[in-house]
Amino acid sequence: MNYPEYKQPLNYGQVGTDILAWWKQNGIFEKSVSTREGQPTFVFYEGPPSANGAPGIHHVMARTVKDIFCRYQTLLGKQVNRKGGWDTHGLPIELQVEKELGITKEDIGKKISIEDYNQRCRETVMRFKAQWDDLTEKMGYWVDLDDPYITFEPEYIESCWALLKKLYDKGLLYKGYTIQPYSPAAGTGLSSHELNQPGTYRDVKDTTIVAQFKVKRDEKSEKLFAAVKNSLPQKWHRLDGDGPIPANFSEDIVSELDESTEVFILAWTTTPWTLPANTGLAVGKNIPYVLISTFNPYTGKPIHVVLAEALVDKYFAKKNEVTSWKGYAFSTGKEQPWYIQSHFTGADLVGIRYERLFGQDKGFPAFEGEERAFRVIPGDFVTTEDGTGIVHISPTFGADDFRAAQQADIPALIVMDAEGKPTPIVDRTGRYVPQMGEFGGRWVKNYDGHDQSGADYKTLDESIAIRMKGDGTAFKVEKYEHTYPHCWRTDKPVLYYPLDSWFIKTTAVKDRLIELNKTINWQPASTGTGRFGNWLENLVDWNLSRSRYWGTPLPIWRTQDGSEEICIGSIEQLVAEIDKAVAAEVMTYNPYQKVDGAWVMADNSSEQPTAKIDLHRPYVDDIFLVSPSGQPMYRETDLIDVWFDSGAMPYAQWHYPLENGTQFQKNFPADFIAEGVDQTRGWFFTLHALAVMLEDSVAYKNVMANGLVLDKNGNKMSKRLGNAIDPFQTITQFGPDATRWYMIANAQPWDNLKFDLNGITEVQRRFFGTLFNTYSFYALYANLDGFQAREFDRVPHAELTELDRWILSKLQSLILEVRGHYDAYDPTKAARAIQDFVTDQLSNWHVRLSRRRFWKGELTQDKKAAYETLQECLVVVAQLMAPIAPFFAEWLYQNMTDGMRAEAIERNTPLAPESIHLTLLVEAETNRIDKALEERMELAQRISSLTHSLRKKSVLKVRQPLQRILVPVLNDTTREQVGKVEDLICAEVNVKHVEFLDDTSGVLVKSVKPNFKRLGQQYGPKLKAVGARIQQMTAEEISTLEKTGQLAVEVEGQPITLAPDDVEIRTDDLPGWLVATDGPLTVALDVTLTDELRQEGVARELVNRLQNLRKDSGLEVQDKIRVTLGQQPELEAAVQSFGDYIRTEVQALALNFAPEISGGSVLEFDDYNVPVQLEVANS
RNA sequence: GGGCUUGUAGCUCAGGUGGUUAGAGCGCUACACUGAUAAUGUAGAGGUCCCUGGUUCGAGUCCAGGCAGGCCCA
Repeated sequence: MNYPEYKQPLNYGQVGTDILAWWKQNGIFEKSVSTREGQPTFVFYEGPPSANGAPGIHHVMARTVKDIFCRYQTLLGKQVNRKGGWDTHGLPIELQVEKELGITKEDIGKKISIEDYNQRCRETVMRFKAQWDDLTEKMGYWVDLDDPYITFEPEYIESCWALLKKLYDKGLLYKGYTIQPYSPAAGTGLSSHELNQPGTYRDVKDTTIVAQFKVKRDEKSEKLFAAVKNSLPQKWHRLDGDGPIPANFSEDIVSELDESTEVFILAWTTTPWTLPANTGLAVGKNIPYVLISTFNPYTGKPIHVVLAEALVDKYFAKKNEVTSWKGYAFSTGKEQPWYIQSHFTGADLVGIRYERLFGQDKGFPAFEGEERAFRVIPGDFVTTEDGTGIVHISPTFGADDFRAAQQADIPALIVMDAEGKPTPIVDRTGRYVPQMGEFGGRWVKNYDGHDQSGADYKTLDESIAIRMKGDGTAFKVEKYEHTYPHCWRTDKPVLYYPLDSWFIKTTAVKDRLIELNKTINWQPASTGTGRFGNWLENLVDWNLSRSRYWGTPLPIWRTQDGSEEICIGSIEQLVAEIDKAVAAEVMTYNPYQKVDGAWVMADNSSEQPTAKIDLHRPYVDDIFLVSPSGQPMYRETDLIDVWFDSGAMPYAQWHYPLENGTQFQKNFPADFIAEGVDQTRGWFFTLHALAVMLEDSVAYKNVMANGLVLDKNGNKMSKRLGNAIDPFQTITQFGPDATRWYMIANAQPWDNLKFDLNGITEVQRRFFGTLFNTYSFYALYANLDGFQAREFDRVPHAELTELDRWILSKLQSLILEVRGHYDAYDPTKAARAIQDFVTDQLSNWHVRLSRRRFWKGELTQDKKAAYETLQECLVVVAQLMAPIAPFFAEWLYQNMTDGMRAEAIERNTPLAPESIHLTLLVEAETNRIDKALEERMELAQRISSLTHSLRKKSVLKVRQPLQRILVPVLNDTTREQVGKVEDLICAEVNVKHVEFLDDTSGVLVKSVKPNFKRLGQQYGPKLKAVGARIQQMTAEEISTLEKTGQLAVEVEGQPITLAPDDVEIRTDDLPGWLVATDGPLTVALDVTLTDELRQEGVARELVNRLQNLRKDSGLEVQDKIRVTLGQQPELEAAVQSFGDYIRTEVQALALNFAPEISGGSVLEFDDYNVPVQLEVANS
């Protein structure tokens, strides 16, 4: 037996297991790399997963995508190294450890030492590695698990240090500050995780102020002033006439309005204590604003204020709106008349300058940045939900504020403390600095627990409000209840406060980042231009600092005053610096030593140290260095962002730049990476940023950002909801191939996938089932014939039948198409194309129509050609599908080609490799593509389909032969095309002839359909009338148009001339015939039955029933039989005429009638009940 | 709140540059076909192409504004 045969159904899970074992045993993955030695490389980077949790089904998705393109490139002959990796640092691991130990960050250093804590993290982080490795293998993801990079290893950390030093030397690493949640009472920053603890957000009642910022009159702001001034004559002068003159409304006011108009911008804050730190105002560029004239409620002074139009109602009662001031008395108070002067958008306001609210003149500190500050800037966070639609910006006390200010080059209000160091106006304990004039030294909030019960007690916010009312800079002061975060430890309100951080100055290379990003092929493209591109456009410096324990330490040591510092770039350098420190007696001994060429941990004893060097905390914290001036230097206690770890993998995975320079050069940049779209601002960014800064290059040329895997209802999968899919169980049950195929074929990888196990079942049945059946069919008959395909003994292409040349033409087209899709990183379209080919073209047309060729007789050239054609299709399909379904493709390849291997190896042909994954992907032979042939086969398919439809209408079973079908043809080409596939059509629909009807027959009824596309361009608005006219065309008119090539008609009184292209002419009726149409194609069926046709029908029924009987009796395909039938005249007549046919079909040596049949079955069909006896007649 | 993305049959998805009657598979119903077939064929039922407005002779498609889901960031 040349080709293995299988019981059905095939166990796909077992195929996966078997092939996996075979791969391992024969080192196929290693060979897929080593046999490509010296070939061009395809560089792939593995985005390191974290093994502190069990892998989920979405990991199968992401890794399938990665695997597909690596395997594909291998098939193209490239060498694809895939070094695995593990991401091991970071907050999730710390949190998990804390949860398990039942401790909080507070307890670190108290209940547990940093050393023990980090040891625990180290153990935890790889806890699920075995499960990950298992899944990796079982799903068929080929990646090198034996030599992965691990981010906590000292070599890896050392590489990160070396890179940081490079950035430091380029001046791209600096210490600055960022606004973070801060608890003054606890004296510590809070992580977003701590802020998300339940109970931190509480309702509090605060004093809020709508402040007035006085606009400076200059070119920018002139439009505001102009708006006031221009309207004066109409609106603001006193109207003569009736009524007494209001007491406050005097000529003075008119003149004041005219001469010294004051325009204010209104901004609301719930934290009045930040107002003295205000340096900017933010507006929404597209938000509409208005300028309103009114009076200050506390001073009664006439003012003009700017606020968002949508919020006017909030501050100005409709009943107080006026069109003139006649009859009003003006005084202080809430009910002030008002009037809208004019309208602006935020964009009009940007750039306007205003006066500092608490200036030096009022006893507040001088401010150097005055020139650049106090401007209106755009802010994307501005809304008209509350406040005034204008946001007060204090860059030292708000994250949005800080960011917007930085982008608009607005400085923060900074003063100098007692030591001459810059500080915000609030110190770290939560009090105003002494320089703050009358408020100096006051608590921003009650952080020290002082007594607030006195009747005269005023909070700082209240004091500020009082001062502003007096200054005429408060527009509205009120208590307001809102939610505000509190420190979970001290219960005191959190401050958003500038805290020291180390930054990488990514903004310095922003343009280059953007420029190089444009050279990256993003899949989907929108992620690159949109999500990633916009992120780059709004780039801020990369905050590297993390106040944590388990991570890569920042390798910077500083003197106490920060005047001297050093950035360490290697262990070697660190050890040398420690030696200096020991010499200077800053340290007592050097804890890092080199023994036998390896770095180890040493203590101060005489014992030989053995433990591998550890660069984590707490060890590095205990290292003190000495500055050139002899001062001790202390390590900056921060760790670095874990995203730096993963972004550094192109370098650190090789321990570059400390060694392996050529290795690195060979593998940089990556040709391809893929991760979930959630990595856009994570790994995708850090890779890109580091590559641009360090190498002035992209880090990857092609990148796919895949979407999420949701449950079948579109909900996120989670263990808590119980809707998570177990990847192991899925793979065991359905096999890795169907799982992978489903994920790729069902939706584009970058769309979210609604994961439904029923979908895998369908893929299994429809695609793998059909492919398996096609193989089984081939194996069954090839084995019966003892046929073994050979590479050098094939029926020449020119001698193949239409059907064979057709499927081979389709196959070449498929190769082109699938390669194109893989090349374009579009695996979904590749999978769908393969699937359509296998089910629709190969199985359901070529094999179905070819079956008779396999059944009959000897191994003729036609039969051989049939085998060879099918064999070629199956092998090529196996190759094309191999990247997506690697196990099944291997199975199919080996079954199809193992018998050819010896000769292939001997002659070194493409089939020589033992595994499909070591082969080279076939190139399409375009000279075998015959488009005309593909077209006429489609005609055959459509005509057959129409004929089936007609049979159905006439209730004529396919087994009943019919004389002919008629096909009207309007041109010679169609006639010729259909003529060539006539035999196929006849066989498929069981008719004797296809006859053509041409125009001259005169029986065709034609109809005409307007070609709207063409007519629309030509006639535009008149199209409807023209279309209607065309649909009314008579047979004569159609004929005229066809014969003369034009037709003059009249539409709405206008003469127009129609050309043949303006319409689509087709035949859709044949009077007296049963017809069916499909677009321009029409088929008529001759339903006349002759005696002979009837007899043949009976004969075919008989064959069918006998075949069924054979099958039911469990006979093998090759068994011969003897048949005896009960006597019936009509049957005998049929057997008389078609005896040979019947005998051949059912492989009967004898077919006789007998009056009495005993012990047999009864064949039932049509009106017959035929007793039958069937015996095996084997020798 | 911002950026990106998705919305077409019960379900999963196709529908270059606008063209009038919107498709496929699955599922459902009926009938057929079958010595490879958990396959296949034919027919039927099933649609507010998320909504509103606009551009146009004509919009699932283009524009604007919404709604809903998702991701990331605040």
